[in-house]
Amino acid sequence: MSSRNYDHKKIEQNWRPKWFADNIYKAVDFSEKPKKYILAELPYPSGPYLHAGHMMRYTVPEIHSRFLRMKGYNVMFPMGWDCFGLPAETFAIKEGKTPQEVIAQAEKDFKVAMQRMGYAIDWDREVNTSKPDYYKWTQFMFLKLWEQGLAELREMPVWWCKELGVLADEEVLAGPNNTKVSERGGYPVERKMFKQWNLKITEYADKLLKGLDDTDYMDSVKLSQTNWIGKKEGARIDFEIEGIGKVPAFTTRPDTVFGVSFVAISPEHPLVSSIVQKATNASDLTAYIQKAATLSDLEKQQKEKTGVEAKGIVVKHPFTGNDIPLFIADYILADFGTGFIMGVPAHDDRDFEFASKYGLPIIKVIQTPNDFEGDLYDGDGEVINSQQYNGMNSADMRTKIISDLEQMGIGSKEVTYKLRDQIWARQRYWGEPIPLIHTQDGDIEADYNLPVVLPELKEFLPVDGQAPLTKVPEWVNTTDSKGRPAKREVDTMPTWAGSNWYFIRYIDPQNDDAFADYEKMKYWLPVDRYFGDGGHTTAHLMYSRFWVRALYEQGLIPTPEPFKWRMTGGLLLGEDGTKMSKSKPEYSVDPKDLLENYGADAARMVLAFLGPYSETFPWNSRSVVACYRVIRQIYEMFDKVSDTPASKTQLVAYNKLVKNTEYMYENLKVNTAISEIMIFVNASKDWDTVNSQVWNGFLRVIAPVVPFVAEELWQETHGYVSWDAVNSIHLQDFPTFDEALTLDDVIEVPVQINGKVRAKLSVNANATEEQVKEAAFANSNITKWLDGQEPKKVIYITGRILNIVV
RNA sequence: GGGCGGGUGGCGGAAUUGGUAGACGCGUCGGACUUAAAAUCCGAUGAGACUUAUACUCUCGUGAGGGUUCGAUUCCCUCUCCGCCCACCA
Repeated sequence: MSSRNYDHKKIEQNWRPKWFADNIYKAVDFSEKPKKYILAELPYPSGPYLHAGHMMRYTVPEIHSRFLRMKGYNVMFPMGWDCFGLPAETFAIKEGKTPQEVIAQAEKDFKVAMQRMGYAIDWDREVNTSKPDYYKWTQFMFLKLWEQGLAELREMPVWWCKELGVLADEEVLAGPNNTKVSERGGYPVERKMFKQWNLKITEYADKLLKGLDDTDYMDSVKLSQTNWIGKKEGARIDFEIEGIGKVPAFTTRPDTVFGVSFVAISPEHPLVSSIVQKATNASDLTAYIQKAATLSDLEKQQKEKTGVEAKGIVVKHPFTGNDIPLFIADYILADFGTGFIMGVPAHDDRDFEFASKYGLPIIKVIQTPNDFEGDLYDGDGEVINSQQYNGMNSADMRTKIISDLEQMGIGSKEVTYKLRDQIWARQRYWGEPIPLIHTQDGDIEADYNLPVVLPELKEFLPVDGQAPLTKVPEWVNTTDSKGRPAKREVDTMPTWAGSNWYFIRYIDPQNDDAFADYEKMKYWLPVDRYFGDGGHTTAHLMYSRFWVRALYEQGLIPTPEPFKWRMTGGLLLGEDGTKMSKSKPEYSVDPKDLLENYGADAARMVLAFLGPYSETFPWNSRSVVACYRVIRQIYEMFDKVSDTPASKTQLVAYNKLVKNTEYMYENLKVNTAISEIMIFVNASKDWDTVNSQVWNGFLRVIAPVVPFVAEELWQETHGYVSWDAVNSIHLQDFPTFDEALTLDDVIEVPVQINGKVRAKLSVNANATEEQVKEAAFANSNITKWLDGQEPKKVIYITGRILNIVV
């Protein structure tokens, strides 16, 4: 038994207040040390307490940040609260309180939980996105974008519910008799045109694509950004609709234009109304358009493709001059390309499906490969049935026809993107007010008197589909720059707003004159490592990059790319391997129990040990016991510390430990770093004494993982009688190692014959190739297997393996 | 449908990037301690064969099949299953 007992509560209560009172994890502006900005996505307090998923997301990045501090970096590891938006609002509704009330409480509780976990956070930099001194700058930045014409009021089709306002596609369900109802409350929902603020991120599509080259994101992250932008090169081809005019179609395959057997237009296309007027079957068309308006995007794609021909409308093929039928079809998306397509059934599967259904001609214009079966071919090949282009390769024709189209003035080279502009308005209460004013002339003015403070409301739910702020006349009614009565914008910003730039506010959180000092931003940006949720790898990352780039171009931020590097964390599953969720609390891990029964160090250790950071894996309640046990064994090791010189075995074990853990902490393989610690602890059981220098280094190796225990033992080892921050183990250097001492004196070299291990030799670590071969051929099992045969070849990989080929 | 990951013991996962597959941990089995249990500590533990048994030794083994190589969990091809994200994107 150890003379000291591991009492996690006592230790934690002893050191925690000292660390945070002296802010030992302070990130120093303009320090001469090289900086490392380590960022983990800030939580949104949507529940009463930090949950196990949060702990998963923060523990490994935090261990990494501690390691870097011990390697001599000036580390910033900040934390804040993303408070605006639906999660907090929903939480407030559930609690029967206002968002302000639940946020104030959750912020406190979350902070306490993080401090209990011992997270090495510089709390002087804490931010809360819903505080006026923060969102003042969110509003400021928005106005900067608005000044540049990047924010625009735009009319667009939305799901509209009288009770709830605008709803997202997934919030709308099918009701009885082809009606639509809201997911929450079951209120009737209709499709309606609605004016909303949009941010023109699409203007930055190319820059955001190219900007990826300046980052070291993991390939999977870069790829998801690239796919989200979805750059497509193709052509615009104009089709003449008689009596209406030229309508452009976008296609990536202009080489198939001679295969066009119909054209189709989205029911939401602006020209549809004039088409209906001119058509001879207007009532059929109107009925179809109305029906299409009630379908959600999901329903449209699940059902068979449909459309109605606009009879009496003449469309001429731009090359052949033939008449081609025009359809209104809801598989044509209004917001991709031009909302109008040329139908080439022979070479596009969607057009094929549509043409088959309506008996339209399928004109083959590209020769299919010999071994190809079927009517639909979307590859390249020899061009046929295409007049002067016959015989060309379709890939060459694409280039040729684009220049021909340009000469003829009926088309051009065109690039299109999948990326959509961002809807920047919610008809909700709990968000940043958009700091704009509508004048009585219908103009829009900025309100530079920031912050435009969100009024405190007891009743904050939308009523009659109106944004809640509409009901606060004393807030809405204001005056414009000329002193005339005017009205404030009542929509608020979406959840993305605050999280677009929170990492910049950490740099200078108290600044009243700017969102952050430019020189400080120059010192800290870009973020060196950004850890976060897989679900945020596309949208959040993209929007934040856009926001920063747009402000960079105005000279307000020194770097075009906010994040140098990005890694996605996995999820913690329940013990039975199922996803943890609120509906299945029996499988979830209660952080309070964990901290109470095993302490922060064991909790940290087990969360980092169960698996690699980027993977999803199940919780194991036995593993936390194992980690707790290791900590106790470390205490027992302390009893053996003496000045007795370390044995060679001990020195090798120690130097290996330092070497391996250094590599693993650096490369975020904390699960295996903990294995190395366990190996060392196990080995120490065979030693009568542990040399004090070795012990000293060992404590510094474990400090990033188990900060409380490490501090306790470090302070006791050094006999410090009173607390002084400079003596904290967490401000010491990570130990160094001696490469020569990472090797054992005697190593085992396996000997293979034709790739199969037939013997294992114990040889001196610095044995020469000749000595190893000699030993191998002297081995009885080897001679037995060789059976007198002459080796054809002998391959020796130094210190690793000897392979004899016969 | 598209994209991205992944498939290794009973389980979570290792494998220095082409060099002894299964580190470390859980579980299981055996032992110590205990009146007993829990806790703790020590040992064994991929499957199979040979052997009375141990040791020795051998065979098979990283989703399936094939290939490259002295040597493949790792590289290449075909197939298959699972997870995540996006999804009528012209």
